[in-house]
Amino acid sequence: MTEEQQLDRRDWIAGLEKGLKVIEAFNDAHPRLTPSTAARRTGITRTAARRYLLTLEHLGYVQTDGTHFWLTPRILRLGWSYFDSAKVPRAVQPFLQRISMELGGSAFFAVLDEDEVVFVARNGNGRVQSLGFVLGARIAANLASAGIVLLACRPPEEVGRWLEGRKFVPYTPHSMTNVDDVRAVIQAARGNGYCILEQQLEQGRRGIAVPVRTRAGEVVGAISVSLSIGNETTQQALSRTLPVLREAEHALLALL
Amino acid sequence: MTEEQQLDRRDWIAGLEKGLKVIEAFNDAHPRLTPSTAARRTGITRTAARRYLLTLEHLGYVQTDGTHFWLTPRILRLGWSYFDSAKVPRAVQPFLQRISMELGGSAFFAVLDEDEVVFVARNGNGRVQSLGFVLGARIAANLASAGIVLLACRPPEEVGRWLEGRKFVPYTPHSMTNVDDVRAVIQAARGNGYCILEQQLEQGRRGIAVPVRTRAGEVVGAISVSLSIGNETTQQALSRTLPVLREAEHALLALL
DNA sequence: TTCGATTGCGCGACAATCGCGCAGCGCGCA
DNA sequence: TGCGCGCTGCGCGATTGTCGCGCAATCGAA
Repeated sequence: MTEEQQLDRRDWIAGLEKGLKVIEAFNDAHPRLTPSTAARRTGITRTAARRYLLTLEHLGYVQTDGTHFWLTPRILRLGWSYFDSAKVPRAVQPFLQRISMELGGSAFFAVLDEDEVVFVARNGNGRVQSLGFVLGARIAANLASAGIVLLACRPPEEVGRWLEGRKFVPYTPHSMTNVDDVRAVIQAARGNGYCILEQQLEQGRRGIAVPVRTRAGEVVGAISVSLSIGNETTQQALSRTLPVLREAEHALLALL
Repeated sequence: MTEEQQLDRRDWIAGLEKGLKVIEAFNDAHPRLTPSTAARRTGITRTAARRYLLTLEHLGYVQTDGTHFWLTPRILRLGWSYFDSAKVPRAVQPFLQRISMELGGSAFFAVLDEDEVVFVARNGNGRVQSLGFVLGARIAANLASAGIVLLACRPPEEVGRWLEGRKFVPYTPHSMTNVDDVRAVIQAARGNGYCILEQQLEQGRRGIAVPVRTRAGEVVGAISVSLSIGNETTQQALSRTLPVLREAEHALLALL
């Protein structure tokens, strides 16, 4: 999104970038990779891809049967380093717990990463979490109330560029696919200081989110709550949930 | 644990190992690193550590204020590659859901990574999850029923070596610290095909675990359930939970 | 069998990575 | 105040680690 200054050329470790690319080349559609397929997916040479896979295998991050390679849970140690070191997600945890208890839904803490919103903390009696909303999950920012409210905190011109020529893949029949609709929602969130989204990601559910700031005014993430719509009106849901979220927002302001 | 053959010398990407080491150098006690501290913690040169941090920053995996560096949620994409590609954790998810509903606790799916047990799937109305039992969490294998039952599936001589000279750090006053106690529990699990552990990790809680195998007999992980002890006896808990776990075990056998 | 695409591996060459060493800076203590 | 320790970024020359070509063997489908 933001274009960093080119590169320092001599302070650049090519091997690290390629290795991480190889790790990220594994996904749902490609749970097992051969050196050739890994090379195609990462854009590096077959010989090189093989070397990286062999190195990862030696380190215990992947396993192999000789030709195919697949990731091992060792990979999770990397993400764990983040959860272990990131203080904000842990600071908000008790607040999420109280929110989900008081409001009867799942509460999340989310941050923005490029054009995706990443859920880094959560608490809730996830009855309907069959798909497993795991930590570290990420979706396009426009599909979650937390994503919208975080976008609303960025400089408007940056968001403008972000919206340019973006394709929105709908998750439900109600998902916004129009740029103008998304822009309007972001502007509303910017004015209100909260965002409410209904049935964008999942049918019959609505999400309400508020930003979380430090005393210095820096936005560090957003708290959101996911509720079953039932036969509660939008207004009813708002007046019931917003005070609770706002209270957490202010309490967090004091200790961040 | 298992010593792999030395190394292929020419198929070895040193930069990748160092980069991953740098990422894992971040943790609770060291949420922010300077080049010097990172160098000390990883055993590489200060100059090199700085290069790796700069590279990671350019890739978006870390951020910096100029001197200190800290991890960004981008790191979670790596662990996500695992969750995305690992089919077994997703296959067991619906079973975990049913188990936790039927038994009224939290259900987990765990695998072994060296001497730790890693929880890679979970489902449960985690009332008491204040500390946040997040996915990817890992603890010493002897502290969780899933860990014991997985150890029991390994070759006995390997487990024997594993136990040699191991230090057990207690989590509760009931945690086993004696090698012989742990060995006995593992042997019992090997004989019974399940493991029950009480108050090893958390006061007032017990865990019961069974291994999960493919039709080929390969052990791919363990299903465990964590229950509040209340005033239920061990026998009562076993006769209530084991049939449910066993049913899941067999159902999974059919589709793995 | 034959074909096409895969695999592992050796090799020579280049450049990417290395760590030393310098100079500047911030901070704590005498 | 001023000394001094430990940190910082950075330039440089050397070497070693990484590159990708090209070969031969292998696999699987037609």
